[in-house]
Amino acid sequence: MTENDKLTEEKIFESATEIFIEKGMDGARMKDIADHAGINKALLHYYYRTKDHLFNAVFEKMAGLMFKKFAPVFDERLSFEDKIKFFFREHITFLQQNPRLPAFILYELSRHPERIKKLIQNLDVEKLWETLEKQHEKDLKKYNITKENIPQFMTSVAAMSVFPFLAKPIISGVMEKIGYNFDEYLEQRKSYAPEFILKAISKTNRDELTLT
Amino acid sequence: MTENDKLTEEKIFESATEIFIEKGMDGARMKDIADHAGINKALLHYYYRTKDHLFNAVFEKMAGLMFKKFAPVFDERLSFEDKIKFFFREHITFLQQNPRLPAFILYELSRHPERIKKLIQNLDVEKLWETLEKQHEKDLKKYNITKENIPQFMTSVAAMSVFPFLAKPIISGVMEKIGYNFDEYLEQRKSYAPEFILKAISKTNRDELTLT
DNA sequence: AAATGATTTAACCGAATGGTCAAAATTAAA
DNA sequence: TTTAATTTTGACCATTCGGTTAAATCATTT
Repeated sequence: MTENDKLTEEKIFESATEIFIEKGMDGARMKDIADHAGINKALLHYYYRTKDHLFNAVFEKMAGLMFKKFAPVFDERLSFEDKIKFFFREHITFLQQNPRLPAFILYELSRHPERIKKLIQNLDVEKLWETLEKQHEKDLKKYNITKENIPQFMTSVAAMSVFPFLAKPIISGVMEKIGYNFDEYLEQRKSYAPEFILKAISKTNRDELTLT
Repeated sequence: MTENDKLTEEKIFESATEIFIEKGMDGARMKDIADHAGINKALLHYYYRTKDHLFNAVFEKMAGLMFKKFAPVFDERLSFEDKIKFFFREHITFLQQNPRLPAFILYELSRHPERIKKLIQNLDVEKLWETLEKQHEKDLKKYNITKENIPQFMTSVAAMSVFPFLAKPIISGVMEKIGYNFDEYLEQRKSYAPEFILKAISKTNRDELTLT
């Protein structure tokens, strides 16, 4: 199947995805999307009535894709520790292939927070917690992860994986100055992050044990 | 000094800051900024020639402000552990007062990565590292922070503090569903984050010590 | 108070933008 | 092969946007 065989609607959607992710809703131009898809501007409005419609289609698809990447963690039949390792390896690899996705999603959400509702309306947090608790009761106790501090824990995990992509220009800008390489940094992070997290939540009394 | 006494240039700059942070470069309208400042649109161009000039002024000021907040850590005469605690308390408090700043800065940087150069041109990373090494030689050894893994460490610290603000709509959206409060979450984080970090970098062998 | 320079405004401009529409081209149905 | 339906296009439209200009207002100096 060549580029020409693709259905027009697909071509439009893919072009829109690329342009929107690169320039954002406000920076994207319908003309650019049409040109990128190699079609007439009016065709965009034939398939997707307005810029808003087209944007929403792209945004919901991409946001769904990104959040779905968190899900397998709950399904995989792995030990708690391996799930953490599995998550960082898979998630960072996914983001390496879509490095601008997090900035796009989070920025558009911060501009229009209402959008979050549709994305999480089918998410039953209580149920998810119960499942996790059944599956890893011992680990949760071992690591002292309670219902009360799970938001702290979850956001720390997400932060460790997503932040490098959100701050990529800064990080690679600074690293360039000292001859480091951003891609190597990302590869390292796939193992650094899970070790970091697991150590951070271990019950070990830090003060007693760090006298070298 | 009332609102009317403020110099026009100040009023413009402050209004521009607010509008740009809220809507971004592409979403902001010169008309909105003028209205917000209570002046004629042409005055914007009288003081700042173009939208780009105005934006750059705002962006550089705000980016500088945000990055400066990382600096005191190096100066304060505190133990290594207290510096970490100090940092999170101060930085999160600062971001609580400017919650949209990180998304603004990081998004505009990801759209125009060239901008980073001007921001870090005067930053001597090598020197900074040497200073840190002299000041905390023992701690760096104790926590196994080397020149090689310092990017991993630094980005992890930054991530723990900044990410909650970048992902605020998601976090507070999810937390709302289970009756949690985002502001409480942030207060907690001021102490959760430094403990998390310090435990994560301690040399303790995790496997030996987590049998409860 | 006249003159000078700085500040502010209303009116205007050209380019770009999202969107429409009727006609043309293509495809599917009869 | 005709007819009907669908897809694609070029030309067009109203509005918005960043920016300009000349005149008006205000403050300062002489």
